[in-house]
Amino acid sequence: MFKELNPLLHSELRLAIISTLIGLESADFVFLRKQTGATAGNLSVQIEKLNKAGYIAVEKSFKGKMPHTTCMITDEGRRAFEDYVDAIKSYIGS
Amino acid sequence: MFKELNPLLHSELRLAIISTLIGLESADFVFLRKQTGATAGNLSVQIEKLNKAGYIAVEKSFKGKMPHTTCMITDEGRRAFEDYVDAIKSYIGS
DNA sequence: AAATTTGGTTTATTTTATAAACTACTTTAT
DNA sequence: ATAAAGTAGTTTATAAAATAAACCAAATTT
Repeated sequence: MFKELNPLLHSELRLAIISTLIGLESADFVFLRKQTGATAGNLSVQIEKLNKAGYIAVEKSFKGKMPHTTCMITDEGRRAFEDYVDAIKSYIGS
Repeated sequence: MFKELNPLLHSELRLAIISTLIGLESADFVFLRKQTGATAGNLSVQIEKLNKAGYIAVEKSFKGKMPHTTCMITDEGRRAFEDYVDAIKSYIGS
């Protein structure tokens, strides 16, 4: 009847991150912050969770002397998102 | 860009409850338990939250001497659900 | 009549989300 | 040159949520 909602994706901010990344080659911390409207702390934590789960790849470098974090969705992340979309539809019936 | 997800509905169990009730005249505790697969305690708590928010109406009676809880979605609940569906679509793009 | 089941509620615990505080460095104004 | 403010984050503390476990009252089964 109702499909299970992957709790890692069933979070407003993490869903927004993945949803943003799915349409893009990659996105950096600042861009994600603007897109999602999240605070830096919250974004940092949620990026870390998605990274740990293998749903996104995170690359930390320096742009000049400033830190720079780039995120990219992985194939696993893409699959998980597709599954989530499928699951949530069992609730909203679309 | 991304619409806000009403936190009261952005909960697997509460969403399942509302989603069930939206298609029905009413449903009782036992039925909701079966549909959602939730534990009684969890269901009890989440029904109470939806009730408090005005999203569902709850009627407690006795069937013989056994307690019997009936739930019905309210107009407010219906509207909130529609808004939620609309909002979640901004993430899943359907 | 003891044990189990039914239909719940209440309370306690764990998990999660979020905010606040902090670090490290850079840029701007004085 | 130095203080103040801004950027790009991370870490830690707190609040809120979900969930499980314990419980209650009545009914049913053994």
